[in-house]
Amino acid sequence: MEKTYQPQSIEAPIYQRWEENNYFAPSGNGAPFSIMIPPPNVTGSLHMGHAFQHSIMDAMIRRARMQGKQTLWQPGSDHAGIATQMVVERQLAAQNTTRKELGREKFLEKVWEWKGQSGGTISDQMRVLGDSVDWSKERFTMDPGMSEAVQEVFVRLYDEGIIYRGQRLVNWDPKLHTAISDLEVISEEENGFLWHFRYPLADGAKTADGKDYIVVATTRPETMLGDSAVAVAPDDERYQDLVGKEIELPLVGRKVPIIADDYVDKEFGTGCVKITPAHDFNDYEMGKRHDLPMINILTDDASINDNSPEKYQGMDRFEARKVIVADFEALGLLDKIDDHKLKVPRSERGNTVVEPYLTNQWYVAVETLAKPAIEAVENGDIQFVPKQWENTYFSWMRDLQDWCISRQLWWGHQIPAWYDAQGKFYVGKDEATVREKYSLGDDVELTQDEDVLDTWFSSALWTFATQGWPEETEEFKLFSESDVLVTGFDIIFFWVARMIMMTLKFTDKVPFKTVYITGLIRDERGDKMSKSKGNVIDPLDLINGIDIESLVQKRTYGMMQPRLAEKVEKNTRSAYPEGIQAYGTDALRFTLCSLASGGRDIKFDLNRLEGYRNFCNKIWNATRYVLMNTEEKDCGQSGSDVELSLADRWIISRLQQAESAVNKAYDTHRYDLAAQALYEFMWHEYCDWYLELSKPVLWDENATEAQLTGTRRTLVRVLEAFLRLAHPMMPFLTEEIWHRVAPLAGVEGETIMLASYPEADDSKLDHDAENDVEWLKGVIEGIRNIRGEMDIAPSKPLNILFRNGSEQDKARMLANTAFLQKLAKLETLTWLEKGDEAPMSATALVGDMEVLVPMAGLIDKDAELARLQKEIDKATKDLQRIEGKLSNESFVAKAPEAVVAKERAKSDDLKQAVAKLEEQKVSIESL
RNA sequence: GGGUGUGUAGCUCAGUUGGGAGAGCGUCGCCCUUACAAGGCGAAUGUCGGGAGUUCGAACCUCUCCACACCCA
Repeated sequence: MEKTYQPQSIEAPIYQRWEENNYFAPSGNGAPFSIMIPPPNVTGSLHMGHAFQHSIMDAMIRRARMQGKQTLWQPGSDHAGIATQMVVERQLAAQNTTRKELGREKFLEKVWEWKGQSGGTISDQMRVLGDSVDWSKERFTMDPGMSEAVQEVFVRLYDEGIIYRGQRLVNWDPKLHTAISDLEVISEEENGFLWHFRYPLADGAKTADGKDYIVVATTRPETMLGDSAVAVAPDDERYQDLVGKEIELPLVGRKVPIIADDYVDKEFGTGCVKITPAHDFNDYEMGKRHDLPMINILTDDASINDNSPEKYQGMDRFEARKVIVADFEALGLLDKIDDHKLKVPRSERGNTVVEPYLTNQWYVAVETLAKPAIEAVENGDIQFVPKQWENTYFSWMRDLQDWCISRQLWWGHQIPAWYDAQGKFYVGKDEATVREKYSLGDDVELTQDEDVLDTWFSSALWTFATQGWPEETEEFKLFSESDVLVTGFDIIFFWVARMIMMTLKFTDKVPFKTVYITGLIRDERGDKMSKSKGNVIDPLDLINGIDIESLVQKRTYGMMQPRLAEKVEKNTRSAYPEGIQAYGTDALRFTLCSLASGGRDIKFDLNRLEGYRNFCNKIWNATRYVLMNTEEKDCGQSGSDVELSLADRWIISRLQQAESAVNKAYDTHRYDLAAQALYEFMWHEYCDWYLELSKPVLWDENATEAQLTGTRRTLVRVLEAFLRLAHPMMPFLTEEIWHRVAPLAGVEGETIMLASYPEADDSKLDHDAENDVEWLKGVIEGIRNIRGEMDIAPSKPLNILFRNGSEQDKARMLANTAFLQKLAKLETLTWLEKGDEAPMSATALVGDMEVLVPMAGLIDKDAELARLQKEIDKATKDLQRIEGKLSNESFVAKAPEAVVAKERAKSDDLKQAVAKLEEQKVSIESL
């Protein structure tokens, strides 16, 4: 074996072997266990969040597989309508053409081409990450099977009246020319203005204070072209007399009524609100209540259309805004302009300001779907982890708007609806079916709806459509009700909720029993990783390493603004002056698992990764030690006699506890605790203590063959079990090592992937051994503490005396002399009987027993006094606190007996300790 | 404005039904001891955001205030 752990050389060949041997496919006939991957955007690449989720999913899947379940981890990708179409359109723009120029068919060919080109990136990344997905089952949301399921669902929902077509106000992206759902709109506060316009009252009407106009305030002046009312609060005295009268709309010349509506806030602005039903969601509602005309003043590009005075027609909305404000001013009707912070709705894709726009779209009426979806979570059929997220889910589900599912795009599932020449539409799987279903003769010309469905409409069917639905296939029965969904909280609404609704509706099953919500990975400063900030880390760069120049280039590539690129470069160079080292997949995966504590935000810290890379190296080197001492020697595989040492019995007992801690952590989805338990056991018990304790046995010339075999057997068996225990989180390293270790432990198998997952065996717990080793560690640590504090070189052998010990102490000393000599580097150990003289010594306490390190020639008097004082202070402080408790009558009377007894015992121990330390201090002082 | 979450060692975070404040990284000291310097041994470090309450006892439960983050309107 190499002297240090070199991940690069072991990982790729191992994955290839796993894949070639088809270990990832479901096998056996255990209970089914499945996870459906949240399908990533097919033309994208995996980021840290994916790496995080995949690490957890793979850990779950690998453990389940090792537990003998029939496991399926279903891979696949999503066609990501808008995102993908935008990428390809950008490519076309670079070639000076557009999708319209190409035409729909040619354009789609281009998209498929691009998909073929970039689609492999993600699967390559997944292989590097070690994902044990069943590649033979890989699906794409535009696969024929998926498309069929999408059509089926659409038609059935339409036939049931759940899908309908209607004219509604939608969020319109004027650049992409498509409707988008509420969820795709990001509203953030921006600096803007509140313009106050004077609207002259018609027919000589006057306000209460004698003015011939009223003032309305608006953040979007251009919409005034479509005003169809002015509203005031019904109980607003200022305007009560004006309700029912009219104003004359400036620039337009239309007379519009003044109406009263509860929606109006008297306190905001002037208390008068202009109402533009066709261009504002609130106004739209009010328009419906008051039966106001809906005057659309925009085109698809958000320019002013023909419904407006000629002067403004064809102007862009923002240009029109300027002109209209200027015109108001010229008319003396601009009352004032205030600075104003407002939420500006922007499209998630492309950042364009979104317009509420009146169009015909397809909708899903979600009410009937939502009810069972809420119940499934209420009654526990589906559980969120952490549970907190159920509230988020409920609050959204209980206030659900109908879902606009049509998109004016070309890339996606084209809507299975056909129009005749009169614009009447018919819904069915394909044209022939439609003709038959609606008895339409060949003379009726039909054209299919141009629009496509929202991407989330198809991904909502993911768990069952990937398993062959609507056919009742074997896979469908086994796996479509998956065990866990692992995803981020940002798509609870987009995806999780919609999957639950659709799956319940069409299969009567839940899509998953548990939703495990991960935190969001942020950079080391806590900022969200984003391309524009240039703080994105590619998980592959952590695995393979990257030099600083390549990293800078990668982060600044394709940035629109040179100024940003400069900043990104500067930050990158200061954060990673030397680039990033290659840490390997296992270290990354283990790190990510160790961060999965259920928190919302996770700051990713390279130091943490380095620490776990070192852990991998520790395992590697511990293995080297074990192999050196066991290979080609009898390790008890064939049943020869063995005698177990105290250390052997102890580490076996500790292993059981580690196994139960890890299993419990998995069962409660606490991957951080599982990682911690593995780390703690391997490093601080197996390496720090057990390996050291094995040396005195293995190096003892007088050891019997049974003793040697016993220790060798324990060395390999415990290591082998640990490898299986750790495998789901660090698959490559454990596989690599396991092939050398397993035969020595008498375990056979082609791969650790299919070996059994360790379960604790309580019969192997050994409390006596644990107590004995605790004692042993106490003595060794006491001596080491004196060495450390007194600057006695570790190489200097010591002569130790034990005083005031019990019979049990004496027995333990005699039984463990070899261990003590080796681990504390001792020359002699002397047991003092009562009355025996002891030289002046530094003292460590182990229970009542004193461990004495003679000072002569080694220890300075003052130094020992200082050390003693420190110990005394510490013990005294503890003692005071406990005495305080015990002297409190209520505590003694009301606290449980066991608690009181425990405190009493502690108090006694501390009193004794302080007394002994004081005694020791006095005798040293008297020197 | 409504809601959710977070605040524990210099940093990143654990803390399981309320009962002795922990880990990793970093820091300091000593050591290349035949697995490992990506290491070993030892040490230091906390008003558990502030305040109040419940309780014999609060990092943990209740209230309140402060700071930060996110979601919704």
